[in-house]
Amino acid sequence: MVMPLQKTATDKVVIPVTSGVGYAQPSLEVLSCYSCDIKGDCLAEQMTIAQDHSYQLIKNRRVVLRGEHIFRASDDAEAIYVISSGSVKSYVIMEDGEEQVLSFYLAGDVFGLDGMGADNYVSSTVALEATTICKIPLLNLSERELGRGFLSLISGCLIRDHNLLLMLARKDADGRMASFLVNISRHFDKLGHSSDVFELTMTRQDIANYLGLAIETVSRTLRRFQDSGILEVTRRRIQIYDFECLLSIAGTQVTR
Amino acid sequence: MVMPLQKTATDKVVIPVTSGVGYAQPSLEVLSCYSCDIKGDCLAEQMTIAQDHSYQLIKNRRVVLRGEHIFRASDDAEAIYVISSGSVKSYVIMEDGEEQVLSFYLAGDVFGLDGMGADNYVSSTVALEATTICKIPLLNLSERELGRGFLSLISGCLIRDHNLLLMLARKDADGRMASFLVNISRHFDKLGHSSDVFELTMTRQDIANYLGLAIETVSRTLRRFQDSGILEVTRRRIQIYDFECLLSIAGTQVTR
DNA sequence: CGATAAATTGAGTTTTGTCAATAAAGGTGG
DNA sequence: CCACCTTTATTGACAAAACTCAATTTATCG
Repeated sequence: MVMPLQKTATDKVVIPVTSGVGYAQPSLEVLSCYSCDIKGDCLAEQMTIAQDHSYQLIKNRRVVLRGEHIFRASDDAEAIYVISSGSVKSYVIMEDGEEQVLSFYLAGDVFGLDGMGADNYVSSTVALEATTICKIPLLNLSERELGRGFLSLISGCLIRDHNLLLMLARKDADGRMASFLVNISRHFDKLGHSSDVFELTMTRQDIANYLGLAIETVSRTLRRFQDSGILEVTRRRIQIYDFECLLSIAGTQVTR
Repeated sequence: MVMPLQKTATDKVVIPVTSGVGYAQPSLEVLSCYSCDIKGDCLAEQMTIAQDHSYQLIKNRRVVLRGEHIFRASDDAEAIYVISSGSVKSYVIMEDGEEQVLSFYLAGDVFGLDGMGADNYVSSTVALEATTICKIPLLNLSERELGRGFLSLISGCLIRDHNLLLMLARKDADGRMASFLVNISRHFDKLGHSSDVFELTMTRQDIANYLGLAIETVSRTLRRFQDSGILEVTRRRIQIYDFECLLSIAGTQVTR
């Protein structure tokens, strides 16, 4: 069950009662920067000072229990988080219902950046043990001159990388090749160019390296696609006949 | 050969003479936003407006030829770039001398973000064809209140993701498992905890999913490490005996 | 037009995944 | 506190996917 931070609590954060745990209930005093695992090198602290010249941050600390979510994909992206102690994992659920772990975060790590500049997160994060987190509201960031544009640019880069991770971790040669072609095709489409006929600018070696495959596998996979009538390949020139089929081979993508 | 932008050119950018190419030499007029592939949705434009309320950006346009580098790892990270037309690849060179492609960027894409907030880039980028790029100086960003801290946080996240990509694209089960353990161990070390004895907080299933392996392969790999005397594993408890060996199995990491 | 680089194709091997069975740990309720 | 059940982890046998090595063809560039 999600436990959202109280919107009204700008000065105080209500710490959820953690019934069934043998430890003493942590007080607000305990949840100050002094009890933090990250001594001296806390980015959250730096950012907060930079923004407000105050330590308002420490009022946004909170304990989450094992299995509890910090946020879920599609939640309003109102903050990024720093881990004070404990650990969390971030993941996405793909259309086949399967989960893909994107990262594990430990004390000192910052997470939730993929929601910056956008309305909601694309990944979910859940605590792997009793974990203390610091919330850094995004309002302070996005309302500055730097603007949402830059933040959404960055989160876009992160999402792009996450797509790549997803591809390399879960897809076979066919899926990787199809994803690669779909992405390029879509990109050209967005630019107003032809999305079914285009020239690749990179060598097979580069493609293979990028996709984590052997160069021979790239060749063979393209050949098989051609034999199936999905596309035609003449050296670097690609002519796509069945984009839908390519899409289904490619499988899930992380999108906003 | 690297062709750095003239440091003195704040108002004009000297476009390198591209000998040996049959095309007419592009003039500064041609290199305005009006000739750009990305109509209406240019992040560089947005950022420049947000920063200076002017279109100074268009003076930082430049053509790079196929095979020419925009920047190399360890170059001073003084800017990020937007592609106006053409394509580039970004890559890192690993300690074995092998290249790992991290990404291909097409018109409209932004690259070079892994250098933000730090002194130099960690990846290199090279043009795959004749390509026009817009340079966005980082001075404007890093000298604002938001500060270097935030920028280096972001580039750190990107580098982290690139390490993961590198792992999934090039490493076998042993390499992935070793990398995973090395990272966790180093993290604990940084926090002042024990780096050779620790408790994993995630399930084998999560580890397998994250590393793009089957859960059985994770089990077997840990067992083999134990049989080799590298470590001892008791359920989630890890005791590392030979960190150096683990490091050599893990192979290259992208670091700052 | 020759030399070099890029790409294709085939044969055999290795790695990793899948299926299935078993063991151990942790949590729940009597 | 113990027995039971569920979850998590280990281990073996076999199959499939992808890699390596090697040979050949096709482009590209000077």
